[in-house]
Amino acid sequence: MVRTPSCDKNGLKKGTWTAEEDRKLTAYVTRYGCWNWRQLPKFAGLSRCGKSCRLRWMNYLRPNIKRGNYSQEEEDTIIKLHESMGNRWSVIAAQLPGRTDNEIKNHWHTNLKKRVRQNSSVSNEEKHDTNNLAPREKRQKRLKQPNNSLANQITSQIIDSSPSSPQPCSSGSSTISKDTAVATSTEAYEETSGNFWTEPFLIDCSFVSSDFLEQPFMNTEYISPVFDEFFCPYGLYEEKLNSNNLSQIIDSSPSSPQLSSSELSSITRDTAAATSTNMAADDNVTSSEAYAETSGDFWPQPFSADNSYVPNDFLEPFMDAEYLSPVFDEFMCLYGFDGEHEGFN
DNA sequence: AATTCTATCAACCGCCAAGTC
DNA sequence: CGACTTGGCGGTTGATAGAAT
Repeated sequence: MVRTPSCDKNGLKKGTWTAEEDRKLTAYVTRYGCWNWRQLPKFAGLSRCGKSCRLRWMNYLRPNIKRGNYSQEEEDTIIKLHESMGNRWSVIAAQLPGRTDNEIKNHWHTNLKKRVRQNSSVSNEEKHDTNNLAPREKRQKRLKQPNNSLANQITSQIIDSSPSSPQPCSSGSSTISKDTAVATSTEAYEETSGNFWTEPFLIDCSFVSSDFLEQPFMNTEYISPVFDEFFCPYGLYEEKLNSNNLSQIIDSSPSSPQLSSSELSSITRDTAAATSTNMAADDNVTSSEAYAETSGDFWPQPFSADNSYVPNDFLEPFMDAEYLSPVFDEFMCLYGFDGEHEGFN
């Protein structure tokens, strides 16, 4: 069931994740967020590609993931949705909180597919079976499909029921096409299941107080040093910085680090993501401001702000200094901290 | 007990869309 | 406009556990 660990040509590890790697990844993501999956392994001290880290987190380590034992209701939902929209696993997964698209896909292929075949006529099966097509053709066919029935209904419900109208993106494009809305199922997931960060604590955890969600985020103890590293040189935080003592820390730090174009690119991408996911409709809010306003959800605020919000059994394994990235220490020192990470040990 | 077969599912791979330069 | 980067998606693989022989 697990792959033998091996390395690719770049020396990056492949195959089964070890418990140690899981701890490192979870520790990092819970504390600093997924600000850039490509860069994340380097900062988290992992010899994995970003894609592998993302997959591991999304499909396995993310809190509140349900595993095994599908209920009858869940299976009926999967069958119904698959009948309607085919192999659009991410859209189906958006309707099943706690289930990942990968897991649903596996469950379909190992259990439900057979059951459906037994219970339905061949013609009905062929209606949505795209197995005779090459992968490229399948995808093209899927993307060209008219926005039919249930898939669109679901997407519409997702958008309509979102707490606030999300801003499309930082590019200023104000229209969200049906195709885009349907295709970007991750957005759908976020809208139905809540924000990537707050979702695990909101769905079934009554321990999140309302004032926690409203409390100001811009406090030095909540801010990722990596976040500072990337944003401060570009002035994105000036307004906020003026209102707290972080500005003093930055002012006294060495010269501002330079960003490569790809790094900056990733920031703007994340900015857009944060904006579209979290920001309340406000045409006067720029993407960077939106990011600043929403970063309380984007960064692991719940853990730093007050650990009592989080179940101890989830947190404890990751609150050990040994899982801190060495790079983290470098940044902490850069901004005037002495390596004592208050609240983390 | 040894071997073969089957089911499971974590993880990889290639492709695509969107955004940036 | 094309090249490039990144995140996300669905298809597929392959190691392993357990069942069957």
